[in-house]
Amino acid sequence: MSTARFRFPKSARLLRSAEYRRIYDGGSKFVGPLFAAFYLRTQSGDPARVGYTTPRALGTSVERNRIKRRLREAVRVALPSLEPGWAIVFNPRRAALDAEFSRLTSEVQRLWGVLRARGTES
RNA sequence: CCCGCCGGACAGGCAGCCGCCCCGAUCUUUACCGGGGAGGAAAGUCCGGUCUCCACAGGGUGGCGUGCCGGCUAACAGCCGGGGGGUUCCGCUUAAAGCGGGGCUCACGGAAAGUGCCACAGAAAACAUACCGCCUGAGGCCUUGCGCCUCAGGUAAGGGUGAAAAGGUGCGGUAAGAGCGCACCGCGUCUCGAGCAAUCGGGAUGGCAGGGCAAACCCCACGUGGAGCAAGACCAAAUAGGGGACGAGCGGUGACCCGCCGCGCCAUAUGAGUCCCGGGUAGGUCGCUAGAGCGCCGCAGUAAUGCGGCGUCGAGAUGAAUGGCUGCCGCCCCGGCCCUAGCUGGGGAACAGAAACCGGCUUAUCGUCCGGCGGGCUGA
RNA sequence: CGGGGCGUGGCGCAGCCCGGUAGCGCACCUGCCUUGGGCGCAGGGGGUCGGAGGUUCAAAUCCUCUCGCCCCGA
Repeated sequence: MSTARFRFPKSARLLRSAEYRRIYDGGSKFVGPLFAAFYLRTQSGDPARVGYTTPRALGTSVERNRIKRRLREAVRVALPSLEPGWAIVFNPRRAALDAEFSRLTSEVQRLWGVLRARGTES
């Protein structure tokens, strides 16, 4: 397995407030115990793009950063098995702060499964 | 050795794999290599500055801030040193006071510039006051006494109220009293000495002016323009406006009618299209990290701090990097193996994340170590 | 980065400016009324005034620090 498949450059991230707005308005919602996720099918040629939002209600800046970094690492490892063309925004819950890392990755895989099912029916 | 208070330092270390942000080299297509990557509080945003833009002749007033004295500093509400007050401890001494030393602590200018407030209680709460008392005199009453009642006056010793009642203690004095007189203490004024000063010490003198609150209004002295890196500078789409230039199609009409083609004419309304100019949004670039910098040494100073020399470069993001998973060693706690040493099993490691940059303050913080002060126990 | 507001019985609020008694409504408890309940009437209990320190004789109130929540502007 090539190391390049595990990278997580800026081209794979959402960097504009307008992009978040579009996904919230036109996307669908996935709900899990550790996070909620909004996803939207974009141009199928584009690479998959991911964003995270950690509002103040989640805790202090240290806790918010920790939640985002753990979730980002879980997504990074799972990124090669995600089909291109999806844009996803994660809304983590406070439970993601000290949940087992393996639970985070399995939750991400569960979301990937939902996306694969939606991709084949459309 | 243990406990408490105060001050200071540190904030586990070394590797492996996979990632993220910035810089540089190779390459210029993927990629790959090297270097760097959170804190003592980065926090709260309570102060002060650097920097940027706006405003601005000078002065005054107002507002706001500061407030014992001296020093440090770019500046400060910070720091250092000193003075004074409060509180506590130790030693000496005493009738009580007092003297000396140490710790902690204080928003510590002015109450004889003016205004205001001081509940309840109390006679009276601020140009003081006579309620109960005490004393003197006059009158009256009888149960004749160190008596009682009334009136006139003297009095701040005593009682009582209060947070606070016009110096305190003692002696003298007096009808009873009173700084009325005296001694000591306190206070005011004058003066001498020490100190840059706050202030301290001594002497003379006045029988004593005067309640508290200015974190009530206020007065005095000093300081103070406003906003903030989303400051500010530059580049600049798409769309819709603004200014200007070029510009001619469509349309209408006419030669018998209709269709098509061509041509002529008409007038200015609509005004396509192209180009230029200007403002400016999205977006981008700069500001943006070498600075009152950090480390060591020397000198000056009680210290804060300053000066000099040498060395060194240690984040710069913008949906916002500094992470994930492991191993070994070290630290702390609990348990086991014969006590110690040692071995071994399990658990724990805080508060917290840069956003232009510095100097402070305040708050949060598992523990370990160092220094100072105080207390307790034990041993020599 | 800058500015503003609010924490007072279980709930919603006065009192704070100008310091001395913490009050109002709903809710709660007891009694009366009623066959019983509700309504009504009478009486009653309950508050570290977000926390700490200070000023003062005295602090919910004044001052300083601090915690939490909410709302604006660029």
